Amino acid sequence: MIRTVPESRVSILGYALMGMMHKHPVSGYDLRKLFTSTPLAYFSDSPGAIYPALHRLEAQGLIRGSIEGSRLKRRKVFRLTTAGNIELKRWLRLPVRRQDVVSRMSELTLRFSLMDGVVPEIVVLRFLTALVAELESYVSELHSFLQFPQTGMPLSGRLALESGVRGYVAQLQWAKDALATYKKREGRKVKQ
Amino acid sequence: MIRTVPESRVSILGYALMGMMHKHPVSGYDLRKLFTSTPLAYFSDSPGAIYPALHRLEAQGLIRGSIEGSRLKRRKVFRLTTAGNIELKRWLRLPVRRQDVVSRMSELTLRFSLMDGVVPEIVVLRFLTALVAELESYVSELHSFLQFPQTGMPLSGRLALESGVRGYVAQLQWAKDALATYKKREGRKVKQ
DNA sequence: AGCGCCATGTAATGCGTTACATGATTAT
DNA sequence: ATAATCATGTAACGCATTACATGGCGCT
Repeated sequence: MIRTVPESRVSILGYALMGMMHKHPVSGYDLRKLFTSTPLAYFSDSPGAIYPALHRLEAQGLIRGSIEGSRLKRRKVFRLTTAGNIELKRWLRLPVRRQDVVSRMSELTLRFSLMDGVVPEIVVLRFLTALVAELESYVSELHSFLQFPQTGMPLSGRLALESGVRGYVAQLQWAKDALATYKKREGRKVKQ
Repeated sequence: MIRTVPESRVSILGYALMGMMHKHPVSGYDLRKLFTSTPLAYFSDSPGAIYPALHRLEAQGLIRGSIEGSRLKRRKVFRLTTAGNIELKRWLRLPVRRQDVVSRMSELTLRFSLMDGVVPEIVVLRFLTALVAELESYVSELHSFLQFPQTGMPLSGRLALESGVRGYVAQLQWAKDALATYKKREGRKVKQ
């Protein structure tokens, strides 16, 4: 009956919130609006998700909220603490593993989207390079899986599988292009 | 303090399990293996997810389990009840709405993958046609969102957004091809 | 005699969803 | 004046995750 210590993890939503307050302090309402207005809205904009998440992060000492505005019409803006800054960077620099590509691709995309200006460009380049490698290997595995005659598999099932493969192929092509874009930017910087 | 009646919903995992036992009765272990071995494994293969889900479905009267095997080394196989069959078909025939495309695309793919042999082909064709229409409209909205200069948006954020758009473009192309495949099959059937 | 697989479960925990509530401010 | 928006919250609920546990079977 020995149970491991919870060690207070941060949820994906938590990291998303932390990433969004890295440059400027933001309120819960600001964050909700960002989730509704941008199409990257993979997160819910419901207050029942965001406010508790902010309170959890504050209780963990990763962010700190301060009330702004004239006592009524209060607005609580949050900013990262030093510990929060360290934790955000640690998460952004985590290696890209095969299993992340297979079942947590959206988390990888989120991590990438928050990197700019938070970690040095070399880290972004390393991330994209590893992502391309893992995606290439996984796509080739999926292709060989599709190769087999798939006896007994219904047409719609086979097609759905193909849909997944195409999604990964698109991600791979995107990652290659993104890598090229970043390398071009690096080049420009060196010249300056 | 009036709270709406829970009306006992079925989770996505529940529908996936029901879809997988439509043709043949299966055990919980069979289902776990399917999740580990096929790359459509968007679901967890953990027993803590599957067995409780099966028990919930049974409690709702949608599936029925019967013990097979010589009293030890028991194996409990589940099959759909009449109510379960109706509920599965009802779910499969649900309309394709814009908001499903935006934030529940994986559920749509799951529904499609389970359709073959469960609902008539005309329903599959209608599903794909609606999916193509919704995806086309959403992709064009995303493109116009990307058009704007996006002042202040960091490079990685912009690129991540593009990654999402590319994913949707790939899904759209896939849906068109799948539609063509199904129409071809229809054609062959008529000729026979 | 021990390892790995077959097969089914349970308990604690965390967190997202849905649905409520409250009060201020701005627009019509 | 009243509707919409700003702004922040809480409570019930369901379900996935993680980490346990149990026992049989087959191979070496």
